[in-house]
Amino acid sequence: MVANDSFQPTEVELQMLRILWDLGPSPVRDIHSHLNASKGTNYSTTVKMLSVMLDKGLVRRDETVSPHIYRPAFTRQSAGKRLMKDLVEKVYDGATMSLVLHAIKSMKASPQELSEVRRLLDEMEGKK
Amino acid sequence: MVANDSFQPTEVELQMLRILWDLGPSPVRDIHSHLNASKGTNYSTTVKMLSVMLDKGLVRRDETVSPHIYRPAFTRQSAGKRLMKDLVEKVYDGATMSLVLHAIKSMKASPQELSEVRRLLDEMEGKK
DNA sequence: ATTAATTGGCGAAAACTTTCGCTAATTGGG
DNA sequence: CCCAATTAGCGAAAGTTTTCGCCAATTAAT
Repeated sequence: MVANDSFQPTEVELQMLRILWDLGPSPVRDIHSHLNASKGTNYSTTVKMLSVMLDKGLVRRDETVSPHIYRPAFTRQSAGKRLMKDLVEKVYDGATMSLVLHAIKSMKASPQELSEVRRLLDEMEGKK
Repeated sequence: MVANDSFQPTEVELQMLRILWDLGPSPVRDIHSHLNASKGTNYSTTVKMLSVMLDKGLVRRDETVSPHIYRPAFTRQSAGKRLMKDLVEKVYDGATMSLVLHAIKSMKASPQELSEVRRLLDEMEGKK
């Protein structure tokens, strides 16, 4: 049971995290080339963002090697889960189900995907 | 098929929208008393936020009556849908299904709710 | 070694969000 | 009508996020 002050990476921070999730642990240069490609920011900006994110605990840094290597402080999954929880909280007053229904409705799921959801439902009921 | 520049109400804006969704169309005073209750802001702040939100198109205002009446520019549902889409975009690279699975896993759904999801799945397959 | 190129970081500017003081306009009661 | 109370709004302060210029440190090349 951990304290849960809502987790809020900013826009760019999230963009950066996504790059890291896609690339895996990387030096600034690589991260920058992706960020720059998508929004033309300066190298210094990328370095700074990473240092801000390091302060906030959003990324980790390995300084024993050079160039330094950055990695996300958590997985895409756990970030998604926390962000979703916040969203549900803020929009639906905590009613996760509403959200799920909307998600399902708005996606164009393949039959396999649908059956995967179904499988999960069965599993949950089984456990009950 | 409408253009979709990612929709980003800020923290307080969302809080305000939530109040409006809960209350329905309301005058500033009512909105304020709720906002103030939850975070002790000044009346002026509420008025200002609403005018900023009006500029951004997040709320509508009926000026023919007095006090003016504010209403959200869209439903809780559609906001939820857009925010979710953004989230999925930013975190999962568009893979909605991942999100749904996480949502389902992380919620403590009642049997009724689960069967509602199941019903929806059937419906979707039926339509296919 | 000395120089050139790459990498790392500070501090402050620019941009945006959130706050409120103060004033103007509107309303309701006497 | 006039006054008090409520409502609306402007403009600027305070707080955050995002940006970058400039310099220091590290690495690589001659």
